[in-house]
Amino acid sequence: MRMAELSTRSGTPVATIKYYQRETLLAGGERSGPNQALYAESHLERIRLIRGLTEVGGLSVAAVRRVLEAIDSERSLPETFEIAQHSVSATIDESTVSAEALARVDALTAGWHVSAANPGRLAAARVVDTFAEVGQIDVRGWFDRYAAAALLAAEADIDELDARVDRAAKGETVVVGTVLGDKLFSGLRRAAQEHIAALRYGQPPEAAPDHTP
Amino acid sequence: MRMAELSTRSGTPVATIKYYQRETLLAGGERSGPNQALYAESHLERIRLIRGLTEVGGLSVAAVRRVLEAIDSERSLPETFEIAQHSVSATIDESTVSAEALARVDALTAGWHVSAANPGRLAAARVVDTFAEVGQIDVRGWFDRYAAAALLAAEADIDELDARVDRAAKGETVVVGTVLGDKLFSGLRRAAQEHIAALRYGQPPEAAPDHTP
DNA sequence: GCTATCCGATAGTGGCACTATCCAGATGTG
DNA sequence: CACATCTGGATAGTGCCACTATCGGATAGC
Repeated sequence: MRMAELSTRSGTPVATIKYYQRETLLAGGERSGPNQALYAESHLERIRLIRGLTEVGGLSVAAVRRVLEAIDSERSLPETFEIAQHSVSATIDESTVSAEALARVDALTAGWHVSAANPGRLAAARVVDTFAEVGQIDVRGWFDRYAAAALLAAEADIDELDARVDRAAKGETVVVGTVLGDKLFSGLRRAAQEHIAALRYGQPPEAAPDHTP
Repeated sequence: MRMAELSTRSGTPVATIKYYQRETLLAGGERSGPNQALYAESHLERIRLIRGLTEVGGLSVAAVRRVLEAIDSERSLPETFEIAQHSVSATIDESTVSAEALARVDALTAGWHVSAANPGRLAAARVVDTFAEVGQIDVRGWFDRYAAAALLAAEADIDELDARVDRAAKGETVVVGTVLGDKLFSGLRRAAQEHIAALRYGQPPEAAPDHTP
């Protein structure tokens, strides 16, 4: 297909597609002349992936470039995981989190095999610090229960990964799962919050859910 | 205290504090002259809250303004929840998600009391759509297991909320918990991913966790 | 008195993700 | 074949956002 079709089928402006090419997120088409090129179905899929990662996943163009490179290269799964994890979360310098918060997180994840450089470990410690800084205290094991929930999700992640066969599919699942998993969870948590709140102090729980406005 | 102390103690540049005042995130100090003002401890706490929400929570200044207004006003808890939820997630038009994805999410949350307008419901549906668009399929109940994890987290959220006594504290807990909860979970999930991956195909599980690089 | 600091207003900066324009050459349509 | 339309590549511009810098006139504190 040519540029115009790629644009309409992906729902992305031509100028934006050209921008992605300049940013090396998207390869050029197969050249059929000095100023002509043809694009394959794979280009369309790649654009959809890029837009999913940016619009829904909230990744920056630079982060998308990193994870795409990880998918395309013949990296091992743990390496791909590491790249995906680093790309979704802002890099946190260990010096910016308190030793107490780090110790708290390490206690939460006691028994887990987590390296010191795991970006999630630092991100969680950062949250623990912030929680304290704004005067909140963990009175009912909020942290611990989140750790339990996270373990559940991570098991689901790896099970899903095991269902993929070839390496390219695994790489893409790692990236997509890491990026979209956060969003899926936060969405479902908001729904669950409304549910639990309604159960405890809101409308009577026997009221049927209303999905038609 | 005066502006200089407010700046040093909060670790925020004077120009930025003035910017927050212009943006009505922070009230002016108590005036002691035509061009002098004194700031209280509450101003310092407010700045810490603002920076926690922006730097760690990733909220925009506009979103911070909305949630602070919700905390300060005498709104009911469900209303505060709604504002906090809308502020953390980008508004999604129902027309941009497919009916199938919406039905899938409603099936995941069957039995929950969730209103049609819940932003999390739409956000989750958006993720389900994107997952399909990039060619991924949910083979091992990934969605369902995330719903279970979300329910666990939401229960922890509401329990934590119940531990607060006065309304102002509850409001702040709603906001902080909603905003930081997402980040805490995503951090812990990354740690858990490394753990489970190591357990399944990585280093031997008997290797002790290494927290000293 | 003198220097450092203050408030408030206004303008400027840098990063980011596009978006628009231009050009010479290619294509397709009647 | 005429001619409007489209193409790839290069370059410049836009809009938004979260600050950041500067200025002028006034005050604080020694």
